[in-house]
Amino acid sequence: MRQKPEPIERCLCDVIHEDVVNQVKDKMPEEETLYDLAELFKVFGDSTRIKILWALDEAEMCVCDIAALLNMTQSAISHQLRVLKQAQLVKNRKEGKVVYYSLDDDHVKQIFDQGLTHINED
Amino acid sequence: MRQKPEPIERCLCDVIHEDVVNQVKDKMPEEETLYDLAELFKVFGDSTRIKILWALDEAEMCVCDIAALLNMTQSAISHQLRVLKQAQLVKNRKEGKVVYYSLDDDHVKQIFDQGLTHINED
DNA sequence: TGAACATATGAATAATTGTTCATATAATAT
DNA sequence: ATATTATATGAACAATTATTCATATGTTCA
Repeated sequence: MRQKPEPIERCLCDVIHEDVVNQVKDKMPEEETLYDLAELFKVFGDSTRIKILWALDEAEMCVCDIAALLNMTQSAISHQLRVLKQAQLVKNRKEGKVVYYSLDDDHVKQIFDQGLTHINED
Repeated sequence: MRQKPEPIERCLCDVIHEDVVNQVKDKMPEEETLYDLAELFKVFGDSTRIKILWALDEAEMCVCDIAALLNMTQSAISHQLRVLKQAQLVKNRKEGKVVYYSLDDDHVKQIFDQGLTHINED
């Protein structure tokens, strides 16, 4: 998070396990792919956004509806909808003054379900 | 994130859409469930941890192996492994001085895949 | 045109968080 | 015992972020 890759300490394991480490290194996806993946999950990593997504999976709603539902300010919701939009998880349509938001991704529910499966384990 | 639920502004939509909002409200899962879900995704929302999980999905590795693989300090990795352990995503076994970490969850790869599917869209 | 309403947005702030540094703990070998 | 190695951990710091507040934008209606 802080800064870019840095000098490094070595230990004996690195020699002993060199083969395994190199094999894994070869199999690792692109740095950028993993970064994007983390960025996506970061969007899911906030309970306000989770609630918004969950709500929008039930029904299309306008900004102030969501604010009322979650008992939060319009501004806070609007800021979060912006984040969700940038992540292409929600889309919107304008009807007069009112902007209706809905899910823009079929996998949202599936990602939730995988998460819930983990939580509900043991 | 900051503090607890707060007073709220109302708008006309709340009256017009009252039924929809109430229906959604009834269907929403427990507050705690959604919070836990967000906490779980928060763990996935860091590229260092994503890399660690990805690596461990390929092979069991010790702390300094992971540090070497990712070109990061042992301390940074150790801190992150702690987070992953608390989320019950990894487990470890001790062999002398060396601590080997491995995945403790079958769904990690599936959660990754759902995320990747989203990223690779459009 | 002006008032009212719905939404968006920029700046400020408080809280959270990832990494570093120093050091502690634990195991092994000499 | 002592030195060495592998890992864990607490404090500190910098960076990020969610919400609030004030205000701007855009739409409708009188």
